Amino acid sequence: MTRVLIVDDEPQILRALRINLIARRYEVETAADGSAALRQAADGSPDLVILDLGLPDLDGVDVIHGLRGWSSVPIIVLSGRAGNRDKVEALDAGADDYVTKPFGIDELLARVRAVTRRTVLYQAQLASVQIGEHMVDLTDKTVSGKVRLTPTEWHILEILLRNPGKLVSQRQLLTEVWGERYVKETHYLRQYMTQLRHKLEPDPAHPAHLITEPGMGYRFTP
Amino acid sequence: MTRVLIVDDEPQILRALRINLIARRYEVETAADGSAALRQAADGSPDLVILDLGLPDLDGVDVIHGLRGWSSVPIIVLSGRAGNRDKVEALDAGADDYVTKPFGIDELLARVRAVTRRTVLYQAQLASVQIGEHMVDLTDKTVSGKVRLTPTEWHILEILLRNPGKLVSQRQLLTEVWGERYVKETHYLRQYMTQLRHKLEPDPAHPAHLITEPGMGYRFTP
DNA sequence: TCATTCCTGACGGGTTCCATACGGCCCCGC
DNA sequence: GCGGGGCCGTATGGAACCCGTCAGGAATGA
Repeated sequence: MTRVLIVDDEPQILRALRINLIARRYEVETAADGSAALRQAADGSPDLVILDLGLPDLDGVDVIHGLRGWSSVPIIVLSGRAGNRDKVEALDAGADDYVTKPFGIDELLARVRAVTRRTVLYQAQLASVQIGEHMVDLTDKTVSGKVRLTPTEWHILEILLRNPGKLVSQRQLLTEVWGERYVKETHYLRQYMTQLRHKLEPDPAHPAHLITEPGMGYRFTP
Repeated sequence: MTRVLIVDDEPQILRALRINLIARRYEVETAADGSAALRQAADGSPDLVILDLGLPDLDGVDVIHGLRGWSSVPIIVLSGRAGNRDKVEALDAGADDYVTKPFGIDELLARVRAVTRRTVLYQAQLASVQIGEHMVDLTDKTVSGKVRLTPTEWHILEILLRNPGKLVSQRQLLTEVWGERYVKETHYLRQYMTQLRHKLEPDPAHPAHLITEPGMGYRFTP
Protein backbone atom coordinates (compact mmCIF):
# COMPACT_ATOMS: atom_id res chain seq x y z
CA MET A 1 0.00 0.00 0.00
CA THR A 2 1.33 3.35 -1.01
CA ARG A 3 1.26 5.98 1.72
CA VAL A 4 0.74 9.58 0.60
CA LEU A 5 1.28 12.73 2.62
CA ILE A 6 -0.81 15.65 1.33
CA VAL A 7 0.30 19.12 2.40
CA ASP A 8 -2.19 21.90 1.72
CA ASP A 9 -3.81 24.66 3.72
CA GLU A 10 -7.02 24.80 1.71
CA PRO A 11 -9.48 22.37 3.24
CA GLN A 12 -11.41 21.86 0.04
CA ILE A 13 -8.46 20.76 -2.02
CA LEU A 14 -7.23 18.64 0.84
CA ARG A 15 -10.57 16.95 1.06
CA ALA A 16 -10.94 16.38 -2.66
CA LEU A 17 -7.49 14.86 -2.92
CA ARG A 18 -8.00 12.71 0.13
CA ILE A 19 -11.27 11.25 -1.14
CA ASN A 20 -9.90 10.52 -4.58
CA LEU A 21 -6.71 8.94 -3.31
CA ILE A 22 -8.44 6.79 -0.74
CA ALA A 23 -10.84 5.63 -3.44
CA ARG A 24 -7.78 4.46 -5.37
CA ARG A 25 -6.58 2.55 -2.31
CA TYR A 26 -3.85 4.90 -1.23
CA GLU A 27 -3.19 5.43 2.43
CA VAL A 28 -3.52 9.16 3.09
CA GLU A 29 -2.10 11.45 5.71
CA THR A 30 -2.56 15.22 5.67
CA ALA A 31 -0.78 18.28 6.96
CA ALA A 32 -1.91 21.89 6.81
CA ASP A 33 1.39 23.73 6.99
CA GLY A 34 5.08 23.30 6.32
CA SER A 35 6.36 22.50 9.77
CA ALA A 36 3.63 19.94 10.35
CA ALA A 37 4.54 18.45 6.98
CA LEU A 38 8.18 18.05 7.89
CA ARG A 39 7.29 16.56 11.25
CA GLN A 40 4.83 14.08 9.82
CA ALA A 41 7.11 13.13 6.98
CA ALA A 42 9.87 12.33 9.44
CA ASP A 43 7.41 10.43 11.56
CA GLY A 44 5.55 8.45 8.97
CA SER A 45 8.10 8.23 6.15
CA PRO A 46 5.50 8.33 3.39
CA ASP A 47 6.04 6.91 -0.10
CA LEU A 48 4.93 10.13 -1.76
CA VAL A 49 4.42 13.77 -0.80
CA ILE A 50 1.93 16.05 -2.55
CA LEU A 51 2.96 19.54 -1.58
CA ASP A 52 1.11 22.80 -2.11
CA LEU A 53 3.57 25.67 -2.39
CA GLY A 54 1.26 28.31 -0.91
CA LEU A 55 1.65 27.44 2.72
CA PRO A 56 0.98 29.84 5.58
CA ASP A 57 4.17 29.33 7.53
CA LEU A 58 7.10 28.23 5.38
CA ASP A 59 8.15 28.85 1.83
CA GLY A 60 7.38 25.83 -0.28
CA VAL A 61 10.89 25.51 -1.64
CA ASP A 62 12.23 25.44 1.91
CA VAL A 63 9.92 22.55 2.68
CA ILE A 64 11.35 20.69 -0.30
CA HIS A 65 14.86 21.38 0.92
CA GLY A 66 13.88 20.28 4.38
CA LEU A 67 12.57 16.99 3.09
CA ARG A 68 15.51 16.46 0.80
CA GLY A 69 17.81 17.00 3.73
CA TRP A 70 17.24 13.46 4.87
CA SER A 71 14.79 11.81 2.52
CA SER A 72 14.49 10.99 -1.15
CA VAL A 73 10.73 10.54 -1.05
CA PRO A 74 9.10 11.57 -4.35
CA ILE A 75 7.48 15.01 -4.23
CA ILE A 76 4.73 16.37 -6.48
CA VAL A 77 4.31 20.11 -6.14
CA LEU A 78 0.99 21.88 -6.55
CA SER A 79 1.04 25.60 -7.16
CA GLY A 80 -1.06 28.48 -8.31
CA ARG A 81 1.95 30.17 -9.80
CA ALA A 82 2.73 29.18 -13.36
CA GLY A 83 5.92 31.16 -13.79
CA ASN A 84 9.02 29.51 -15.14
CA ARG A 85 11.12 30.72 -12.25
CA ASP A 86 8.89 29.06 -9.69
CA LYS A 87 8.85 25.79 -11.57
CA VAL A 88 12.59 25.67 -12.07
CA GLU A 89 13.23 26.57 -8.47
CA ALA A 90 10.97 23.86 -7.12
CA LEU A 91 12.16 21.17 -9.51
CA ASP A 92 15.81 21.95 -8.89
CA ALA A 93 15.23 21.94 -5.17
CA GLY A 94 14.31 18.30 -5.57
CA ALA A 95 10.65 18.11 -6.59
CA ASP A 96 9.77 15.35 -9.03
CA ASP A 97 6.82 17.07 -10.69
CA TYR A 98 5.13 20.47 -10.72
CA VAL A 99 1.41 20.79 -11.37
CA THR A 100 -0.23 24.17 -11.89
CA LYS A 101 -3.62 24.94 -10.40
CA PRO A 102 -6.27 24.49 -11.48
CA PHE A 103 -5.64 20.89 -12.45
CA GLY A 104 -7.78 17.91 -13.27
CA ILE A 105 -7.84 15.27 -10.61
CA ASP A 106 -7.35 12.64 -13.30
CA GLU A 107 -4.15 14.29 -14.41
CA LEU A 108 -2.83 14.47 -10.89
CA LEU A 109 -3.61 10.83 -10.26
CA ALA A 110 -1.86 9.90 -13.48
CA ARG A 111 1.18 11.87 -12.38
CA VAL A 112 1.08 10.16 -9.02
CA ARG A 113 1.14 6.83 -10.81
CA ALA A 114 3.97 7.96 -13.07
CA VAL A 115 6.15 9.14 -10.20
CA THR A 116 5.54 6.15 -7.94
CA ARG A 117 6.06 3.75 -10.84
CA ARG A 118 9.65 4.93 -10.96
CA THR A 119 10.36 4.99 -7.29
CA VAL A 120 8.57 1.94 -5.98
CA LEU A 121 11.18 -0.17 -7.67
CA TYR A 122 13.97 1.50 -5.92
CA GLN A 123 12.33 1.74 -2.53
CA ALA A 124 12.10 -2.02 -2.59
CA GLN A 125 13.45 -4.30 0.14
CA LEU A 126 16.70 -3.40 1.89
CA ALA A 127 15.54 -2.97 5.45
CA SER A 128 18.98 -3.49 6.94
CA VAL A 129 22.51 -3.90 5.69
CA GLN A 130 25.69 -5.16 7.25
CA ILE A 131 28.76 -2.95 7.01
CA GLY A 132 31.81 -4.38 8.66
CA GLU A 133 30.79 -5.10 12.23
CA HIS A 134 27.78 -2.84 12.15
CA MET A 135 24.17 -3.47 11.24
CA VAL A 136 22.59 -0.49 9.53
CA ASP A 137 18.80 -0.36 9.68
CA LEU A 138 17.40 1.95 7.04
CA THR A 139 13.79 1.95 8.21
CA ASP A 140 14.55 2.57 11.86
CA LYS A 141 17.51 4.79 10.99
CA THR A 142 19.67 3.04 13.54
CA VAL A 143 23.15 1.56 13.59
CA SER A 144 24.24 -1.19 15.93
CA GLY A 145 26.86 -0.30 18.51
CA LYS A 146 27.27 3.19 19.81
CA VAL A 147 27.18 4.76 16.37
CA ARG A 148 24.98 7.72 15.57
CA LEU A 149 24.70 9.32 12.15
CA THR A 150 23.71 12.87 11.28
CA PRO A 151 20.87 13.58 8.81
CA THR A 152 23.27 14.34 5.98
CA GLU A 153 25.27 11.21 6.69
CA TRP A 154 22.07 9.17 6.55
CA HIS A 155 21.04 10.73 3.31
CA ILE A 156 24.32 9.91 1.60
CA LEU A 157 24.48 6.43 3.07
CA GLU A 158 20.93 5.63 2.00
CA ILE A 159 21.62 6.46 -1.61
CA LEU A 160 24.71 4.28 -1.62
CA LEU A 161 23.08 1.36 0.18
CA ARG A 162 20.04 1.42 -2.06
CA ASN A 163 22.37 0.87 -5.01
CA PRO A 164 24.56 -1.95 -3.75
CA GLY A 165 27.52 -2.65 -5.97
CA LYS A 166 26.66 0.17 -8.35
CA LEU A 167 28.77 3.19 -8.97
CA VAL A 168 27.04 6.35 -7.80
CA SER A 169 28.53 9.45 -9.38
CA GLN A 170 29.54 12.45 -7.35
CA ARG A 171 27.11 14.48 -9.41
CA GLN A 172 24.19 12.28 -8.43
CA LEU A 173 25.04 12.39 -4.77
CA LEU A 174 25.56 16.14 -4.74
CA THR A 175 22.34 16.94 -6.57
CA GLU A 176 20.26 14.61 -4.48
CA VAL A 177 21.62 15.68 -1.13
CA TRP A 178 22.49 19.35 -1.63
CA GLY A 179 20.70 20.29 -4.85
CA GLU A 180 21.42 20.95 -8.48
CA ARG A 181 23.56 23.99 -7.77
CA TYR A 182 26.13 22.17 -5.71
CA VAL A 183 27.50 19.76 -8.30
CA LYS A 184 30.91 21.43 -8.11
CA GLU A 185 31.29 21.25 -4.33
CA THR A 186 32.93 17.87 -4.20
CA HIS A 187 34.65 18.61 -0.91
CA TYR A 188 31.28 18.30 0.82
CA LEU A 189 31.27 14.69 -0.24
CA ARG A 190 34.88 14.07 0.74
CA GLN A 191 34.12 15.42 4.17
CA TYR A 192 31.12 13.20 4.77
CA MET A 193 32.62 10.10 3.25
CA THR A 194 35.49 10.23 5.76
CA GLN A 195 33.01 10.70 8.57
CA LEU A 196 30.93 7.75 7.43
CA ARG A 197 34.01 5.60 7.14
CA HIS A 198 35.21 6.51 10.59
CA LYS A 199 31.82 5.60 12.01
CA LEU A 200 31.22 2.43 10.03
CA GLU A 201 34.34 0.92 8.50
CA PRO A 202 36.49 -1.45 10.56
CA ASP A 203 39.61 0.19 9.15
CA PRO A 204 38.72 3.68 7.94
CA ALA A 205 42.06 4.15 6.24
CA HIS A 206 41.44 1.11 4.03
CA PRO A 207 37.72 1.08 3.38
CA ALA A 208 36.21 -2.24 2.42
CA HIS A 209 32.61 -1.23 1.79
CA LEU A 210 32.45 2.48 1.05
CA ILE A 211 34.75 2.55 -1.93
CA THR A 212 36.08 5.53 -3.87
CA GLU A 213 36.20 5.35 -7.63
CA PRO A 214 38.62 8.17 -8.47
CA GLY A 215 37.24 10.71 -10.88
CA MET A 216 33.82 9.07 -10.91
CA GLY A 217 32.12 8.60 -7.59
CA TYR A 218 31.53 6.17 -4.77
CA ARG A 219 30.29 2.64 -4.45
CA PHE A 220 28.92 0.50 -1.65
CA THR A 221 30.08 -3.10 -1.83
CA PRO A 222 28.29 -5.47 0.57
CA MET B 1 27.40 12.33 -20.36
CA THR B 2 23.66 12.06 -20.69
CA ARG B 3 22.43 11.16 -24.13
CA VAL B 4 19.07 12.56 -25.16
CA LEU B 5 16.94 11.50 -28.11
CA ILE B 6 14.61 14.27 -29.29
CA VAL B 7 11.64 13.23 -31.40
CA ASP B 8 9.82 16.03 -33.13
CA ASP B 9 8.70 16.81 -36.68
CA GLU B 10 8.90 20.58 -36.35
CA PRO B 11 12.41 21.68 -37.29
CA GLN B 12 12.29 24.86 -35.22
CA ILE B 13 11.49 23.15 -31.96
CA LEU B 14 13.98 20.44 -32.75
CA ARG B 15 16.63 23.02 -33.32
CA ALA B 16 15.84 25.06 -30.24
CA LEU B 17 15.91 22.02 -28.01
CA ARG B 18 19.09 20.72 -29.55
CA ILE B 19 20.96 23.97 -29.06
CA ASN B 20 19.86 24.36 -25.47
CA LEU B 21 20.62 20.80 -24.53
CA ILE B 22 24.03 20.79 -26.17
CA ALA B 23 24.83 24.04 -24.35
CA ARG B 24 24.12 22.13 -21.12
CA ARG B 25 26.51 19.40 -22.19
CA TYR B 26 23.96 16.81 -23.14
CA GLU B 27 24.66 14.57 -26.07
CA VAL B 28 21.80 15.00 -28.51
CA GLU B 29 20.34 12.79 -31.20
CA THR B 30 17.22 13.66 -33.15
CA ALA B 31 14.45 11.86 -35.00
CA ALA B 32 11.65 13.35 -37.06
CA ASP B 33 9.04 10.62 -36.87
CA GLY B 34 7.94 7.69 -34.76
CA SER B 35 9.52 4.82 -36.63
CA ALA B 36 12.86 6.60 -36.81
CA ALA B 37 12.57 7.27 -33.10
CA LEU B 38 12.06 3.61 -32.26
CA ARG B 39 14.91 2.60 -34.52
CA GLN B 40 17.33 5.14 -33.10
CA ALA B 41 16.34 4.40 -29.53
CA ALA B 42 17.10 0.72 -30.09
CA ASP B 43 20.35 1.63 -31.76
CA GLY B 44 21.68 4.28 -29.43
CA SER B 45 19.99 3.36 -26.14
CA PRO B 46 19.65 6.97 -24.99
CA ASP B 47 19.37 8.01 -21.35
CA LEU B 48 16.31 10.14 -21.99
CA VAL B 49 13.70 10.56 -24.73
CA ILE B 50 11.88 13.84 -25.37
CA LEU B 51 8.88 12.90 -27.47
CA ASP B 52 6.47 15.15 -29.32
CA LEU B 53 3.08 13.51 -29.58
CA GLY B 54 2.12 15.11 -32.90
CA LEU B 55 4.13 12.91 -35.21
CA PRO B 56 3.35 12.40 -38.88
CA ASP B 57 3.46 8.61 -38.99
CA LEU B 58 2.64 6.96 -35.67
CA ASP B 59 0.43 7.91 -32.78
CA GLY B 60 2.53 9.21 -29.93
CA VAL B 61 1.11 6.82 -27.38
CA ASP B 62 2.03 3.92 -29.63
CA VAL B 63 5.60 5.15 -29.68
CA ILE B 64 5.60 5.14 -25.88
CA HIS B 65 4.26 1.60 -25.85
CA GLY B 66 6.85 0.60 -28.39
CA LEU B 67 9.66 1.95 -26.26
CA ARG B 68 8.30 0.52 -23.05
CA GLY B 69 8.19 -2.89 -24.70
CA TRP B 70 11.88 -3.31 -24.14
CA SER B 71 13.24 -0.22 -22.46
CA SER B 72 12.75 1.69 -19.24
CA VAL B 73 14.33 4.85 -20.59
CA PRO B 74 12.69 7.96 -19.11
CA ILE B 75 10.30 9.73 -21.48
CA ILE B 76 9.20 13.35 -21.38
CA VAL B 77 6.23 14.03 -23.63
CA LEU B 78 5.66 17.33 -25.42
CA SER B 79 2.18 18.04 -26.70
CA GLY B 80 -0.01 20.81 -27.97
CA ARG B 81 -3.05 19.14 -26.49
CA ALA B 82 -3.77 20.10 -22.90
CA GLY B 83 -6.73 17.80 -22.34
CA ASN B 84 -6.83 15.57 -19.33
CA ARG B 85 -7.52 12.50 -21.42
CA ASP B 86 -4.38 12.98 -23.46
CA LYS B 87 -2.23 13.48 -20.41
CA VAL B 88 -3.59 10.48 -18.56
CA GLU B 89 -3.23 8.31 -21.61
CA ALA B 90 0.40 9.27 -22.19
CA LEU B 91 1.42 9.05 -18.55
CA ASP B 92 -0.26 5.69 -18.07
CA ALA B 93 1.34 4.40 -21.23
CA GLY B 94 4.65 4.91 -19.49
CA ALA B 95 5.65 8.53 -19.94
CA ASP B 96 7.41 10.13 -17.00
CA ASP B 97 6.29 13.68 -17.61
CA TYR B 98 3.91 15.59 -19.87
CA VAL B 99 4.66 19.16 -20.91
CA THR B 100 2.10 21.25 -22.75
CA LYS B 101 3.13 23.58 -25.56
CA PRO B 102 3.98 26.35 -25.46
CA PHE B 103 6.52 25.81 -22.71
CA GLY B 104 9.52 27.67 -21.41
CA ILE B 105 12.84 26.11 -22.24
CA ASP B 106 13.95 26.64 -18.65
CA GLU B 107 11.03 24.63 -17.38
CA LEU B 108 11.74 21.81 -19.77
CA LEU B 109 15.38 21.71 -18.79
CA ALA B 110 14.42 21.62 -15.12
CA ARG B 111 12.08 18.72 -15.83
CA VAL B 112 14.84 16.96 -17.71
CA ARG B 113 17.05 17.29 -14.65
CA ALA B 114 14.27 16.11 -12.35
CA VAL B 115 13.54 13.02 -14.40
CA THR B 116 17.14 12.02 -14.97
CA ARG B 117 17.98 12.63 -11.32
CA ARG B 118 15.51 9.90 -10.47
CA THR B 119 16.24 7.44 -13.18
CA VAL B 120 19.94 7.64 -13.73
CA LEU B 121 20.33 6.04 -10.35
CA TYR B 122 17.80 3.32 -10.55
CA GLN B 123 17.19 2.15 -14.06
CA ALA B 124 18.51 -1.34 -14.45
CA GLN B 125 19.07 -1.84 -18.12
CA LEU B 126 20.96 -5.07 -17.92
CA ALA B 127 23.98 -4.11 -19.90
CA SER B 128 26.78 -6.49 -19.18
CA VAL B 129 29.19 -7.91 -21.67
CA GLN B 130 31.65 -10.74 -21.55
CA ILE B 131 35.22 -9.99 -22.58
CA GLY B 132 37.50 -12.95 -22.31
CA GLU B 133 37.22 -14.13 -18.73
CA HIS B 134 35.77 -10.89 -17.47
CA MET B 135 32.22 -9.68 -17.14
CA VAL B 136 31.92 -5.95 -17.81
CA ASP B 137 28.84 -4.28 -16.36
CA LEU B 138 28.21 -0.89 -17.90
CA THR B 139 25.48 0.29 -15.53
CA ASP B 140 27.26 -0.73 -12.34
CA LYS B 141 30.61 0.27 -13.82
CA THR B 142 32.18 -2.91 -12.57
CA VAL B 143 34.47 -5.57 -13.99
CA SER B 144 34.64 -9.06 -12.55
CA GLY B 145 37.88 -10.03 -10.90
CA LYS B 146 40.13 -7.46 -9.34
CA VAL B 147 40.02 -5.20 -12.36
CA ARG B 148 39.38 -1.51 -12.00
CA LEU B 149 39.11 0.96 -14.87
CA THR B 150 39.81 4.67 -14.87
CA PRO B 151 37.21 7.20 -16.11
CA THR B 152 38.87 7.57 -19.49
CA GLU B 153 39.15 3.82 -19.91
CA TRP B 154 35.45 3.46 -19.15
CA HIS B 155 34.58 6.19 -21.60
CA ILE B 156 36.42 4.52 -24.45
CA LEU B 157 35.19 1.06 -23.57
CA GLU B 158 31.59 2.21 -23.37
CA ILE B 159 31.68 3.62 -26.87
CA LEU B 160 33.11 0.41 -28.25
CA LEU B 161 30.71 -1.87 -26.37
CA ARG B 162 27.75 0.22 -27.40
CA ASN B 163 28.61 -0.61 -31.01
CA PRO B 164 29.33 -4.34 -30.87
CA GLY B 165 30.88 -5.65 -34.05
CA LYS B 166 30.90 -2.22 -35.63
CA LEU B 167 33.98 -0.30 -36.58
CA VAL B 168 34.43 2.85 -34.53
CA SER B 169 36.73 5.36 -36.17
CA GLN B 170 39.62 6.95 -34.31
CA ARG B 171 38.12 10.30 -35.13
CA GLN B 172 34.87 9.40 -33.41
CA LEU B 173 36.61 8.09 -30.32
CA LEU B 174 38.91 11.07 -30.03
CA THR B 175 36.15 13.64 -30.45
CA GLU B 176 33.82 11.91 -28.03
CA VAL B 177 36.39 11.39 -25.31
CA TRP B 178 38.78 14.30 -25.68
CA GLY B 179 36.94 16.73 -27.93
CA GLU B 180 36.93 18.02 -31.46
CA ARG B 181 40.40 19.49 -31.20
CA TYR B 182 42.16 16.25 -30.46
CA VAL B 183 41.41 14.30 -33.62
CA LYS B 184 45.10 14.27 -34.47
CA GLU B 185 46.32 12.94 -31.13
CA THR B 186 46.02 9.26 -31.99
CA HIS B 187 48.66 8.34 -29.44
CA TYR B 188 46.13 9.00 -26.68
CA LEU B 189 44.08 6.17 -28.09
CA ARG B 190 47.03 3.83 -28.51
CA GLN B 191 47.91 4.44 -24.90
CA TYR B 192 44.49 3.62 -23.55
CA MET B 193 43.83 0.71 -25.86
CA THR B 194 46.90 -1.07 -24.53
CA GLN B 195 45.82 -0.39 -21.00
CA LEU B 196 42.34 -1.74 -21.68
CA ARG B 197 43.77 -4.83 -23.32
CA HIS B 198 46.11 -5.50 -20.44
CA LYS B 199 43.22 -5.24 -18.04
CA LEU B 200 40.64 -7.19 -20.03
CA GLU B 201 42.12 -9.39 -22.74
CA PRO B 202 43.30 -12.90 -21.88
CA ASP B 203 46.35 -12.39 -24.10
CA PRO B 204 46.97 -8.66 -24.47
CA ALA B 205 49.55 -9.18 -27.20
CA HIS B 206 46.97 -10.94 -29.38
CA PRO B 207 43.68 -9.24 -28.66
CA ALA B 208 40.55 -11.25 -29.40
CA HIS B 209 37.88 -8.67 -28.57
CA LEU B 210 39.37 -5.20 -28.76
CA ILE B 211 40.54 -5.29 -32.33
CA THR B 212 42.60 -2.75 -34.24
CA GLU B 213 41.60 -1.90 -37.78
CA PRO B 214 44.80 -0.32 -39.11
CA GLY B 215 44.31 3.14 -40.50
CA MET B 216 40.65 3.21 -39.54
CA GLY B 217 39.84 2.59 -35.94
CA TYR B 218 38.89 -0.04 -33.39
CA ARG B 219 36.22 -2.67 -33.11
CA PHE B 220 34.74 -4.68 -30.26
CA THR B 221 33.87 -8.24 -31.23
CA PRO B 222 31.85 -10.17 -28.61
C1' DT C 1 25.80 28.74 27.26
C1' DC C 2 27.06 24.41 25.35
C1' DA C 3 26.76 20.82 21.92
C1' DT C 4 26.00 19.26 17.49
C1' DT C 5 26.08 19.69 12.75
C1' DC C 6 27.36 21.80 8.74
C1' DC C 7 30.38 24.59 5.96
C1' DT C 8 35.01 26.07 4.40
C1' DG C 9 39.96 26.30 3.62
C1' DA C 10 44.44 24.14 3.42
C1' DC C 11 47.81 20.58 2.71
C1' DG C 12 50.19 15.99 1.74
C1' DG C 13 49.96 11.85 -0.85
C1' DG C 14 48.34 9.06 -4.37
C1' DT C 15 46.21 8.20 -8.82
C1' DT C 16 45.32 9.40 -13.35
C1' DC C 17 46.46 11.63 -17.31
C1' DC C 18 49.52 13.78 -20.56
C1' DA C 19 53.71 13.81 -23.36
C1' DT C 20 57.66 11.88 -25.37
C1' DA C 21 60.49 8.26 -26.91
C1' DC C 22 61.57 3.90 -28.89
C1' DG C 23 60.99 -0.63 -31.18
C1' DG C 24 58.27 -3.74 -34.21
C1' DC C 25 55.37 -4.74 -38.09
C1' DC C 26 53.70 -4.12 -42.68
C1' DC C 27 53.58 -2.17 -47.15
C1' DC C 28 55.78 -0.04 -50.81
C1' DG C 29 59.32 1.49 -54.15
C1' DC C 30 63.70 0.87 -55.53
C1' DG D 1 66.78 -7.85 -50.81
C1' DC D 2 67.01 -3.54 -48.87
C1' DG D 3 65.69 0.71 -46.79
C1' DG D 4 62.22 4.02 -45.54
C1' DG D 5 57.88 5.67 -43.99
C1' DG D 6 53.46 4.93 -41.89
C1' DC D 7 51.14 3.02 -38.24
C1' DC D 8 50.78 0.74 -34.03
C1' DG D 9 52.08 -1.09 -29.26
C1' DT D 10 54.68 -0.34 -25.10
C1' DA D 11 57.54 1.93 -21.55
C1' DT D 12 58.55 5.87 -18.70
C1' DG D 13 58.78 10.33 -16.28
C1' DG D 14 56.58 14.42 -14.84
C1' DA D 15 52.42 17.33 -14.50
C1' DA D 16 47.85 17.88 -13.20
C1' DC D 17 44.25 16.48 -10.81
C1' DC D 18 41.71 14.13 -7.24
C1' DC D 19 41.11 12.48 -2.72
C1' DG D 20 41.49 11.94 2.46
C1' DT D 21 42.27 14.37 6.46
C1' DC D 22 42.76 17.99 9.82
C1' DA D 23 41.34 22.15 11.81
C1' DG D 24 38.63 26.10 12.60
C1' DG D 25 34.42 28.95 12.11
C1' DA D 26 29.36 29.65 11.30
C1' DA D 27 24.77 28.28 12.16
C1' DT D 28 21.38 25.95 14.61
C1' DG D 29 18.88 24.11 18.55
C1' DA D 30 18.73 22.56 23.41
